[in-house]
Amino acid sequence: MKHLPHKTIERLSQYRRALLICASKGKTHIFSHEIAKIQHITPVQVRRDIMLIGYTGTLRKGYNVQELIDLIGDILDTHEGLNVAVVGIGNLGHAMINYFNGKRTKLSIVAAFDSNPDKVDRIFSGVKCHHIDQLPEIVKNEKISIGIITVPAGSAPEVSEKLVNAGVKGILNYTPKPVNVPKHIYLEEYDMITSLEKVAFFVKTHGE
Amino acid sequence: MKHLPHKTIERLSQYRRALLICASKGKTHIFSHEIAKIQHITPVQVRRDIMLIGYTGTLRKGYNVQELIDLIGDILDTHEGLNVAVVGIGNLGHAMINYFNGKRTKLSIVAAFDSNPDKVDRIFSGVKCHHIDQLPEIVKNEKISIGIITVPAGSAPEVSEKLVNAGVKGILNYTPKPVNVPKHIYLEEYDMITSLEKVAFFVKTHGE
DNA sequence: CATACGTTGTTAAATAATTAACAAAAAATT
DNA sequence: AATTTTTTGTTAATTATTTAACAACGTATG
Ligand SMILES: NC(=O)c1ccc[n+]([C@@H]2O[C@H](COP(=O)([O-])OP(=O)(O)OC[C@H]3O[C@@H](n4cnc5c(N)ncnc54)[C@H](O)[C@@H]3O)[C@@H](O)[C@H]2O)c1
Ligand SMILES: NC(=O)c1ccc[n+]([C@@H]2O[C@H](COP(=O)([O-])OP(=O)(O)OC[C@H]3O[C@@H](n4cnc5c(N)ncnc54)[C@H](O)[C@@H]3O)[C@@H](O)[C@H]2O)c1
Repeated sequence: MKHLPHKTIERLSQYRRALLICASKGKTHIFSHEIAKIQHITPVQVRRDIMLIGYTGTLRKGYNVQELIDLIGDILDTHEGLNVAVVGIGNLGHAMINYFNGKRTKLSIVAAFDSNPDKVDRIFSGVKCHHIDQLPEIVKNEKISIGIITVPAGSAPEVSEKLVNAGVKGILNYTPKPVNVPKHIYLEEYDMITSLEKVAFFVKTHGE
Repeated sequence: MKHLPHKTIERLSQYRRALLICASKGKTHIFSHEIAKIQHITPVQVRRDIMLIGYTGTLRKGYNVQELIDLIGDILDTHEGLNVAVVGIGNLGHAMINYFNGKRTKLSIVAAFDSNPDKVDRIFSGVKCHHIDQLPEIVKNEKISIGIITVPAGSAPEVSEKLVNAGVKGILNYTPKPVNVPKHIYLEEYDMITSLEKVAFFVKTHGE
């Protein structure tokens, strides 16, 4: 298994999410068409993705749920796990921490940062918030390799730079301001307004 | 101009976001490579997208910022605008309303819904929260055509169904639970954990 | 005035992703 | 025991998206 398509990586994450629910319900095997139904995609695509990761199901019984979960874990997770920091504990940052907490064993939000003294030293859904000036030190000590940016858009570039300088390897930017990072840093950006405008466009054109 | 690629639609939304900032700074013209720089893409892609929407810049001066904003508006927006509702006013729902408020003239969040009596009848960042049972009536009266789902995952299918029955044409689901909608409804789903796991995967593999 | 430069617009090529097609095989059915 | 059914695994075809190539053409420069 060499180069998994980006889209396959995304879907593996989604498959696992669905599979974990199946497993918790006591389901031991699952067919490609069942996974496909849940994810609104075709069974072929599911089979192809699973082929790409080198797993083999049993004919007429489908895939073993737990084995597939474990194998996806081998691909997506690192053995020791990765640590994550959230910078900017406003509405969105707080929502993120609260949502993520305990959802994955191999990815943990271990620190939060904010510049507002009212936020500093408080605990948000189990995660301590530190002053932004302590970021370099804590990122290093806690071996944090991923940063999530949820500060106001104007502060995004400066926060991004701080994260990069502190040694983070990946950034997830939820600010509407695109940030620049050296190319050895993996950057993912998401803006809700783009999604909403996309929905609006298709709503508009579908009616035409 | 017939079928714009989905990816082009997304980028048009992003271009406009960047262009609006340029315009507010008094910049009247912009080159494809400047837009490209901001969005971390290639100038060719920018030119190609702009070609697809039928706009023409001036050689050596680039594109007229305001004209381009207006044209993107013609494509993405409807003349009368579209109304949006948010269902589930917890951390994320509240953050959404707060963020979106006033960002676009042609898309407005006009109503919020929740099942919790503590939330009902309160105003969140200028948007009134109604009881979920009033959804059908309000969606109809307010001509709401897009619904954003930010309830707990377990309630997503039921909320989705309610939105569809009420006549909504597009849904943006922020729940990790994929929902099923009839195919004439446009559905967009987003989960932060998938994004984070994708970043983690590339952080992991880059180091190998 | 001529030449070099920078930028657009567009077609063609390359790459990425999805979908179709179908052989293989195990289980179920006759 | 033979046949049908069902489902996987895989290759091939198709479609979507990005990237490259380059002509056209103003503008600037010598
Ligand atoms: N709320 C949403 O749904 C939503 C959606 C998409 C994007 N966004 C974006 O996410 C960002 C955060 O949104 P929000 O609603 O949580 O905003 P917010 O104002 O509630 O929170 C921002 C937080 O960042 C802190 N902060 C400011 N400057 C900082 C700095 N330099 N270093 C560290 N911390 C700093 C503030 O003290 C505050 O706590 C914004 O850029 C917004 O555009 C929000
Ligand atoms: N918080 C995040 O960053 C984040 C990120 C991605 C996804 N999500 C998802 O978004 C959803 C909301 O997250 P949250 O942190 O805001 O949760 P939350 O518990 O803070 O808010 C949920 C809200 O929905 C309301 N609600 C519950 N059932 C309802 C129903 N049937 N009809 C109407 N309202 C109902 C609740 O009263 C509550 O106000 C969850 O599914 C979560 O998994 C959250």
